[in-house]
Amino acid sequence: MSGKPYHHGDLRRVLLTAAVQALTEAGPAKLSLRDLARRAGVSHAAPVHHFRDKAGLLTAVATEGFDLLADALVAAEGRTGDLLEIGVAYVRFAVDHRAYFEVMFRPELYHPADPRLLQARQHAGDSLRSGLAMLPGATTGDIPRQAGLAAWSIAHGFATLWLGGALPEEVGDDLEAAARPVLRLLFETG
Amino acid sequence: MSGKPYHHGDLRRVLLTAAVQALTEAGPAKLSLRDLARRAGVSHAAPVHHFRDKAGLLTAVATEGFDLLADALVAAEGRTGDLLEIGVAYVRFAVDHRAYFEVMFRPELYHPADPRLLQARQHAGDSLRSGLAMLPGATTGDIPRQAGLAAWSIAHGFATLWLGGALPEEVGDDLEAAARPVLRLLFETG
DNA sequence: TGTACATCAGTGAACGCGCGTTCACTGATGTAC
DNA sequence: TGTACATCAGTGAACGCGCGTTCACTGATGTAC
Repeated sequence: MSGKPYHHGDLRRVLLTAAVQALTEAGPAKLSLRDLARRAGVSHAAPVHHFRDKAGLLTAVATEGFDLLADALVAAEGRTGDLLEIGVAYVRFAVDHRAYFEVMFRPELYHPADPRLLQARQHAGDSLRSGLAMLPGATTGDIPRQAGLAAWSIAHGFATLWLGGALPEEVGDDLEAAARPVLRLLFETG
Repeated sequence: MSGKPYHHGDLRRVLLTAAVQALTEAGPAKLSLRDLARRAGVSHAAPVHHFRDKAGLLTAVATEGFDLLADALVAAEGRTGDLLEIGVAYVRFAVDHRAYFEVMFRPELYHPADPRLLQARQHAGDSLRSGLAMLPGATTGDIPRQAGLAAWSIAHGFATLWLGGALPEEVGDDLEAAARPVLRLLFETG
């Protein structure tokens, strides 16, 4: 009830949320620890206690992002059992969580050898691969591996182009309606 | 023969080359006009006369990048007449000219409405689309358009993942050997 | 239940840095006559 | 061929800014006994 307790209690969480917000607004290039401290209403030196440095904070963002992506892929698989829909979920994740997505695949922004990060990335990778077991010809040999790369590439590429505003106008603004037929060209013939 | 003439004579070109070099070394986030002026051996205010501001310089980089990409795609089409090889050329371009590629698809870095830029981007887009006329079922309807998006997505996605170091180690380090069978899954069944 | 003490999570001042941009200027170039 | 003058492409000093990081500090918390 008192005005401002000396200890925040939840500062790490609040800073991460503020980071996602700031990233959504302005992108990683403009992110600053001082700005996050301001948003959290805390002295500008406080973040150091939770994340050693700026890259440390972005490592936490990327880690959380990979965990969220893994969850989204697992949920899609459980809900639909359809590889195509896992691809759609990937694209959805990228667009709905653009702040996370834009950090996750730019390792130069964070500490890429961080154990928690590696674990989360592995987890997301496993979720993606488990969906590929459904591929019709997924027996042995190199085809499944290549089909996996192809599926990942097409979903990742579509999401990236969409986010960069590179796609032509005719594509429209309904993400899933645009993505599904494109992904289908690969997912149903692989 | 004299030491340093007052006028450089070729500063615009030299600054652009320095920019590509600097981008290759450290990425767009660390690019600074002052650093480029230093590399060019010129006062730090000189770049203003050629590019209004930092975004202006990056607009020029992106424009040149789209022109180079268009050339690469046209060359691949002329050389092989094979859609698959146009895709491979796209991936090659991204990896061999990563500095250009990383700027081109981040419009927040430059002036996206610049006429020269739009023209170059259009040019590159046309080159890509012209290759799609080769697709087996490229007659009418929505399939060609979607096949075009799919082809673009898979090449763009594979290149982006490769550049981000996101692909698993087993993929190896021979770009074309890794990309070709992946692209083939889409390009030969579409 | 009470107390000593280590640890943790904050504060706020200060440091030094590199940056983009502006400004008044100057030297070189090219063009009209 | 010569000259006046506008324009262009540089210089270098100065501005103000926000940043990451460090530092000595302090208040709060939790734990051992």
